[in-house]
Amino acid sequence: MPERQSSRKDAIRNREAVLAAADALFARRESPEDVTMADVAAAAGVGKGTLFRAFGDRAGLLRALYEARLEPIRQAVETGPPPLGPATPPRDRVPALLDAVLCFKLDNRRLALALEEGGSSSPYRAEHYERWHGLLQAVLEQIPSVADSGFTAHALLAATRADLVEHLAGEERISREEIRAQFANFVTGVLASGSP
Amino acid sequence: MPERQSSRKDAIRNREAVLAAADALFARRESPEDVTMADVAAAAGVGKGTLFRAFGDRAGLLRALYEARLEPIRQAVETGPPPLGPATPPRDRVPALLDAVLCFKLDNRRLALALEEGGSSSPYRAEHYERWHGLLQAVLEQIPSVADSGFTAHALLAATRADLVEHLAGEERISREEIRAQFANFVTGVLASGSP
DNA sequence: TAGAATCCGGACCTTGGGTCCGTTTCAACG
DNA sequence: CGTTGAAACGGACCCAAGGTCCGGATTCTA
Repeated sequence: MPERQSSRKDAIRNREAVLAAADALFARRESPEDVTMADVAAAAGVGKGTLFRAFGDRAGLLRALYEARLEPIRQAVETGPPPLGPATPPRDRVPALLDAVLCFKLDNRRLALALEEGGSSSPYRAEHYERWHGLLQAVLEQIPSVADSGFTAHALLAATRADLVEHLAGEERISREEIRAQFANFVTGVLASGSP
Repeated sequence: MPERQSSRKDAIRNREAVLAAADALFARRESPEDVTMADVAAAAGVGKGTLFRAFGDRAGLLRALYEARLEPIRQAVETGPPPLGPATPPRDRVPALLDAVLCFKLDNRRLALALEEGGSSSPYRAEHYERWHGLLQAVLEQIPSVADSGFTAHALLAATRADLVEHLAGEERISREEIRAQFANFVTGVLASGSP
C-alpha cells in the first residue's frame, strides 16, 4: 500500500492537483458514486496510474481528503480551548464533541457519504472512527450516571451517520439548525438519564 | 421493474429455488459482497436472465429475501399479543420493538449488511425502514416526556445499524445477550429522560 | 552532463451487474 | 391430444469502473 512521501516536486504537485480536483468533483456532483477515478484523473490533468500510485485505491483517496478536512477539528479537540478542548468538563464536552461531528458531516455530506458507505469494509474499521469512539468513550467514562460508555459512544455516533444526516437534510428538508437542536436535545437526554 | 406474479409453475419453482439458494449462500459466505449474482444463479441451477427477470436487480433480490425473513416479526407487531402487538402500553412497547429489530439484525447479520450497505441508494429510502420509523415515531409520540419523536426514532434505529451490530458481535466479540442488555439500557435512558 | 532512480500516463485487464434474443416450456383451446 | 401463441429460459454478450503495467519522460545526484 504505497502511501509514503515523495521528494520529487512533480509527484508532490500532482498529489495536490488530485486532491483539489477530487474535492471539487465531490462537491459538485450529486452523488459520490458518479465520481469515477477516471473523472478525478482527468480533472486533475493526470493519468490514472499516477492517481493510484499516490493513493493506493479509491478508499485511500477518500481517506486522504477526509483526514485533510478533519485536521482543524482534530486540532481543536486535542489541544484547543473549551468547549472542544481537553480542559472542558465532561458533561459539557460530550455535547460539544458530538455537535462538532454533526456539523462536520453537514458540511461534508458528499465526502462523508462516499467514505462511510462506498467502502467495501465497514466504517467501524476506519481509524478515524476508532479515534472518535475512543475519545468519546473516555469522556463518557467520567460521567458517573452513564453506564456502558463503549456502547453509548457507538450509539451516539450512529446518530451522526452520513446517510442519516443526508436523509434528514436532503429528503426531510430539515434545516441545519433544527437538526443540531434535535440532536443536542437527544444527547442531553442520554446524559441526564438516571441522575438528578 | 418486473415484480409481478406469474402463474407458470416453472417460474414459481425457479423463484423459490433462487430465494433458497441465495439464502444459503449469504449464510455460508463470509462477506455479502462476495456472493455474486452469477453465484446465486449457478447455485439455483438457473440462468442469470431468469434471476434478473424475477427480481429486477440485485437490490430486488435482497429486498425479497429480507421481507420474507421479516414477515413473522411484522405479523407479531401488527396483530400480535404484547409486548410487540398494538395493545402494549407505549413505554413497554418501544423497548420491545427495538429489541425485536436488534435481534433480527443479529440473526440476519449478513443479509442485513448486504441490504443496508451494498445498496446504491441510502437505506433510509427503503420502505421497510419507513415502516419501522413510522411505527416507532407514532409510539414515541404517545410518551409525553419524549420530544422530537421523529428524530428520536431515527437515532434509536441508527443504533441497530447492521454494520454496527456486525462490528459489536464480530469484531468486539460482545455476546448477543450483552449487546441486547446494553442497548435495552440505552433505550431505557432515552425514554426516562425528563420524567420522574 | 551522464546515469540512475523515480515518476508519468494511458492502453489494457478483470470483475461483476445487467441485457438480448434464439430456443424451450407452459397452458389454453380446438 | 395436437396446435399455437405467449411467456419464461439461459448463457453469450455488453459495459462501466476499479486497478495494473511498462515504455518513455522527468528529476535528482555525482
